[in-house]
Amino acid sequence: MEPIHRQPLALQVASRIRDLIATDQFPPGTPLKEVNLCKQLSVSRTPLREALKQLIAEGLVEQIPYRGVVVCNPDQASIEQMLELLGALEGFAGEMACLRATPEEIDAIRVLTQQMHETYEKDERLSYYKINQSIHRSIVEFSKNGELIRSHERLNSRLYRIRFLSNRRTDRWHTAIEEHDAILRNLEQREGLKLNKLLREHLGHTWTKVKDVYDSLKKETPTIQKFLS
Amino acid sequence: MEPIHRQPLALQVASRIRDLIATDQFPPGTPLKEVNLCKQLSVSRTPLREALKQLIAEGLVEQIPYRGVVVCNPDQASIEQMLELLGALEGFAGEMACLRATPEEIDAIRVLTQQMHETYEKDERLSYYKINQSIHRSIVEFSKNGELIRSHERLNSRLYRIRFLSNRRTDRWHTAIEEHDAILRNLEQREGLKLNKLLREHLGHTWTKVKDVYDSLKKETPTIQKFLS
DNA sequence: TGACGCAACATTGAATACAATATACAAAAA
DNA sequence: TTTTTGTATATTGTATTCAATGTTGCGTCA
Repeated sequence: MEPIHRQPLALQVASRIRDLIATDQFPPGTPLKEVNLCKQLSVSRTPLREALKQLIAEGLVEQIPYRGVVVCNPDQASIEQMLELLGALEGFAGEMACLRATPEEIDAIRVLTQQMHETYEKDERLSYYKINQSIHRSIVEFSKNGELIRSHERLNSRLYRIRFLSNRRTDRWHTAIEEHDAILRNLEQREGLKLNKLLREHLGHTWTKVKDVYDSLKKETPTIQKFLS
Repeated sequence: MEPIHRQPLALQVASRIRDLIATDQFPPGTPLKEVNLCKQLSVSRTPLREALKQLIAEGLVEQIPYRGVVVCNPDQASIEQMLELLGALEGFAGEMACLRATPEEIDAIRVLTQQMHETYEKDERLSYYKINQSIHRSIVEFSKNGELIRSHERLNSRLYRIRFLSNRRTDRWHTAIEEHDAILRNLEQREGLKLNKLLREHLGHTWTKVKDVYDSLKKETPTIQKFLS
């Protein structure tokens, strides 16, 4: 029988805060003050602090002793490094997926790629973004390496916000679609090395998109507001 | 001026427990009972619990609600996956190091490789193990990608114990030395792709060594003892 | 004799209380 | 007027207390 999975309060709090950061409700620089957050989430300080400890370990927030916890605001260099690593992870995952993915799993990628085309035709940005995420996540899953999957998941969640914001840009959209076609082709033909290279380049291109958006974003928010929480 | 780096109690506790696990003083399966550990480390439960939360996030220990925290005992499949991922990370790091390492940094690897030869001649296992770790860590550092360095560090720490225990074996020692010579050569000649492949294979070979040791280890400890802590 | 239920104990989960540290502001001295 | 210093306040770090939950063992009943 499948055991019942319990959710200690700290875990629930952690994933709630994770969402709040990903959806930009807690933008970078937001100070996470314990007592205020306690009241807002209706929990006491202990589980909240344990949740924050987890987020610190994940690199989503940073802590300065006796000064509190703030949402990380990674600089350009960090983002570039994170995307570089993400590319390496996905590239390797793709290579393994070529060895280990079942035909049914590859079918699933084919379906998703088709759906991606449709969102492109209809100009549905949000759907496009989500399908894109699905495809990448699926490829990583098909590597059948749990450690790899978890590492990718963690890193990806840290990049979620900035990638989402950079989804506004449309200039590289068509190229991205073509790249996804190539990714699918190489997965179908189980060309591991080529797929690896392709995925790394694909993520590399993401960086050029993100870079511009990052710059313009900084101008939009010249001063860091003092938030309530 | 260099700021003073404070170490909250939870962080100190975390690294202490990390060491205890790595050095096998807390072998896999050891239940980490809060009250006992508190007494042993002379801290109260709160910072201890926060430390444990970190270790959980790192994957070094696992928690079952209302049942406590125990030292992880990864099975063969997990270890294989971890080594596979470690190989991918180091391989990619090597590739980047070929692009970014300074000549002085490559010199450092050369010196370490030479020292490794000496420990081999003198049959000094412990020194060999540490130098080996240094070389791999250095290569990763020379990738100049902080995220990659941290990911590698975390994963490596989880494998520290099992790799240390498998260091007893001597049969693949000579081959490992030769591989390190090849690694150095390809780094010197900045042959990124070849170095990537080499490092991945090198870690792949580690798995065959670890595998045997893992099996014999299981026979040595048939039942999981109930420890004090 | 075996199974069920109840109760006592052990252990973790959560909340609160107290201590240590940092920041901000005001008052005093140069 | 400016700088410095002391004090009040806010915030985090740590300890302790209370509650919830799981486990074990014994006794009773079929």
